[in-house]
Amino acid sequence: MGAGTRRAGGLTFRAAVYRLVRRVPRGAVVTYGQVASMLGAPRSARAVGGAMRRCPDDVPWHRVVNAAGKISRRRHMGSMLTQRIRLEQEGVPLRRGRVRLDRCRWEG
DNA sequence: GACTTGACTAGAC
DNA sequence: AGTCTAGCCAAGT
Repeated sequence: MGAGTRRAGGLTFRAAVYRLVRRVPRGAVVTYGQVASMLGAPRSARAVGGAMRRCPDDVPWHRVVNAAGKISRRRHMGSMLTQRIRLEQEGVPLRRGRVRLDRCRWEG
């Protein structure tokens, strides 16, 4: 399937996304578009979301939010709640359901 | 290999 | 502040 899609690095885009997100430290967050840009594909933010949709358990997916600092909508509402709880447990301040990207963004 | 899907985003009202 | 739209592109069928 499309899983065979490869890039120069020899990794699927998804694998590259997981590898990068695993480096995001506790208490920090990144945006989908930011991850895409850091991987050299600034217009693949949506693909990053697609990768996060099915990710290994060792990937801190809760540290990825959208460009507005909000938790993106998805099929299973439960994971949205889990994401908010995990972020709060890590000390990420949420103001009116939003993360302050100017304070918590991980620049890599 | 074509068609669809979506945890996106920037811009326009 | 919010809502809508078009463009985006990897992954899934």
